[in-house]
Amino acid sequence: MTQLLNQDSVSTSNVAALPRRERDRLQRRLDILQAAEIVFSRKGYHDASIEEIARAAEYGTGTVYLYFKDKEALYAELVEDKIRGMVEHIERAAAGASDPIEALRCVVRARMEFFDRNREFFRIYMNVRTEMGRPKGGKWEQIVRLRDRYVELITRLVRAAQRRGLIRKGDARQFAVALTGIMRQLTRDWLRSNNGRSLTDSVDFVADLFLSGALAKR
Amino acid sequence: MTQLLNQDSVSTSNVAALPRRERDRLQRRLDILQAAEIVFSRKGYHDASIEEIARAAEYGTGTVYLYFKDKEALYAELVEDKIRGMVEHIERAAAGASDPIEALRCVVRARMEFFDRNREFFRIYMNVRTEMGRPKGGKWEQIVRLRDRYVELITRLVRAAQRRGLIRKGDARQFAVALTGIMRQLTRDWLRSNNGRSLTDSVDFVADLFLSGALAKR
Amino acid sequence: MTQLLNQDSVSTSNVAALPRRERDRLQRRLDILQAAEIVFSRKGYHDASIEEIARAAEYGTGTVYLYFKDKEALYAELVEDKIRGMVEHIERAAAGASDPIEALRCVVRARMEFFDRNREFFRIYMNVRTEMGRPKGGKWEQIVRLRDRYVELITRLVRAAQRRGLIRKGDARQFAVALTGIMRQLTRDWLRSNNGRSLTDSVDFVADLFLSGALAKR
Amino acid sequence: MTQLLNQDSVSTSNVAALPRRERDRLQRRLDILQAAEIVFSRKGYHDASIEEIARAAEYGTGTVYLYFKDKEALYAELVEDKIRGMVEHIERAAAGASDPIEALRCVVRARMEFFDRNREFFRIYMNVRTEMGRPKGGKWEQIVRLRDRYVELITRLVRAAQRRGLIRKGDARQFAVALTGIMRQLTRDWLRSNNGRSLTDSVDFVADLFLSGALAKR
DNA sequence: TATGAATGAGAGTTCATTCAT
DNA sequence: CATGAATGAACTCTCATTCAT
Repeated sequence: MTQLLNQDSVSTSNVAALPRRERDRLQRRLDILQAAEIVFSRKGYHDASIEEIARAAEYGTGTVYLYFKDKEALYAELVEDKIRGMVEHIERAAAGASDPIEALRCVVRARMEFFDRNREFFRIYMNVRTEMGRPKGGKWEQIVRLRDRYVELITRLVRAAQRRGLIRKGDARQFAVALTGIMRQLTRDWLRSNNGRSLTDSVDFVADLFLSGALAKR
Repeated sequence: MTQLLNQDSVSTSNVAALPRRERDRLQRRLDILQAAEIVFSRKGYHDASIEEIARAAEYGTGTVYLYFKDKEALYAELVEDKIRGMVEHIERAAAGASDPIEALRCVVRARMEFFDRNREFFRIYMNVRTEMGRPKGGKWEQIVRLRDRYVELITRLVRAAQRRGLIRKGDARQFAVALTGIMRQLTRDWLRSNNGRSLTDSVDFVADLFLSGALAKR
Repeated sequence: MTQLLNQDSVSTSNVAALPRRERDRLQRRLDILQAAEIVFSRKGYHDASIEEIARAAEYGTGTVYLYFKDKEALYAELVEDKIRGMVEHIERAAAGASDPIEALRCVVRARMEFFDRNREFFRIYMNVRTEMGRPKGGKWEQIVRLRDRYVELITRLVRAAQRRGLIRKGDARQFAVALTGIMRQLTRDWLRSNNGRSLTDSVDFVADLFLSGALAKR
Repeated sequence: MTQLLNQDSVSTSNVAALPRRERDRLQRRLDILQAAEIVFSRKGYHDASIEEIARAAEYGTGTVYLYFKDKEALYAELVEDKIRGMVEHIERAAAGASDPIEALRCVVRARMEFFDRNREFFRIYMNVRTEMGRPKGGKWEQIVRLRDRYVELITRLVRAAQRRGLIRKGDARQFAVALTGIMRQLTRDWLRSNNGRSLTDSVDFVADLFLSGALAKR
């Protein structure tokens, strides 16, 4: 419960190398973000109160507003951090692969691992869009861009595989979207069922289904 | 914007055959549900106010409460109606097919058609789970059961196809979940992109991907 | 439970002798008053709704407004009727007595009897003053006048007794007020304790205490 | 209008001796209670709005809810404070007396003094029971217990006097109830008449009537 | 005349946000 | 900087009253 913003989150990195003032400031931001993650995860956006988040982070209510413009900005920041963490985790995983098909398998594995490790964050991620009325600042665009980066990574891999004749012709992006859909729905189902299994166990199922389809081998 | 609750909604049926009193009552319920659909679609559950819904339906605020216990009940009713409409539409479509594979294609087609016709409802459907803190009444269980009926229909078709050797072995339910995921994500993408194309155009893509996979024919 | 507005209520009398239209009208008024008594008794002024009263009287909501200007007027009418019933009951009782002391005993007995028979009405009577924000019409003055009539009856009896040397000198009205206070508080206590005893059992206690005081005979 | 919650209220005591934080908090509570007393006294429970009370206390609406759970709790607190103030005032008065009869006179005097000083509170006190639908918390029981303490004090005094042969035999509690009834009704009358006289002037009348009765000395 | 569906003003309550300390 | 008490706009929901039928 305490370590929800772990290595997958980017904000933490390099904090140590900054001047003290700056470092303290970032640390407090992080404290609040971590508390926010826990509270938002438990209650959802609307039912979480700033007061509760501040209390969970062991700060005063007003302090939150020194680091985040408003509730929405805090939420958006949190979501952005998380998604960035996921995307970078996936990108790192893909970078190590030698061919597009293997890379796709790595992406699936990395994606599933990330959710395995961030189960609590799941509800936030799955409901980003409607929980609030579109953050006013540019934050929303940033988040969308991050998501796109993820889809585009897959799209590029699909395209590369298509060039090598490993994936049949067709709209590469559509393939990518479909693949993310499979993962997403399995994740959703996994979260709901609440049984002990790990999401990572489904990696092969996902990759096989995506690559070979459901058709029986004749 | 006006025809959101169309033939896909079950409540509308047979209204004409009832005694006048009852018919009027149902009509007003429907007016309010339609207005609610529009407003909830635009603003989400929390940001929609009863006042605004009433106004949109051209009724007074209090009138809404003559037909629905509270905001939550109105929302739940709306969601249930819609999902029931979808599930029944899909079940009808599947019933007409002669073999499981064709049935699956019919299901995909019916599903996509439904979303094509209910674009505005999309956001509600996609975010049913977290918008509110679980309706107290049994409504929620009903909604979950409806969703399950849909997944189970597909699961049964997959299983039937497996028995005939048309789909390879494996957890039938997992196949079903994956298929819904593909559709869902394409729908999501379609909604976002906002281009003129119809979701129904993706039917073959979905079915082919699901059945044959993305692998290039050797 | 059904016969709360019984012989103690004056409205009922002579209904039979009127032209039909007028008689029907009075009958409906009475129906509503009886229903109102039950509902107000059970719920108090604020928590009783016109809808519920109408329903209890087996009329439509709107019908109530054909007979009473508003909720307040209905309540005031009811209270007035009841108090008038009590006052007249008491006056009749006093009229039969041959001397002031006996008359006072009769008054006490009649008063207690009335409450015994109208237990349900008690809460209304005891809280007339503050349950609503002073009826605008002259109704309030009428009610106050009725109450005064009751106090003045006792005052006159006290004064008569004083003239005959049966009651010591002093402000007759103050004696009267004190006597009503004794009765009222015993009634209050009786209602609260809810034991089977009858209020009428206290008649002698009240009269003796009032007349002879609590002092032990030397 | 300003000094309604005076020395008779217990909450006020010792405020000065507390740490500043706590003291401020109590002070604000008191501000609100005082405003509530005025507004409730003028309008009764239902017609008084939190908004109006807050405004009268020169606070924002929400502030009231920082100090009281809800309207009911505010009202109950106020009533309890007041009644506790009265009961303790009376108990102190009784403690100083040397014999039961004198103690009863002291009780009557203290009781009348309290009402003289808290005229505005009168309507609240007189209508505690029905104004609201029974506070949920244990508050109501506390209030009832306070009232009982008051009646029981008198009952004990009556009993003591009976043992000494100063009051004749009989249900001591009934005597006590009767005595409170006399005071209560005189108070009621005094409030209504609105003449300049003081309630305390009636102390002897009450005590004499209760002890010696109204009967003329033969 | 009787009805009861519709109304909307107004209530209690919450909570994101501010700001004096 | 950090605080958390104070704020008040905005919400949901109720119900006395009206009025078309």
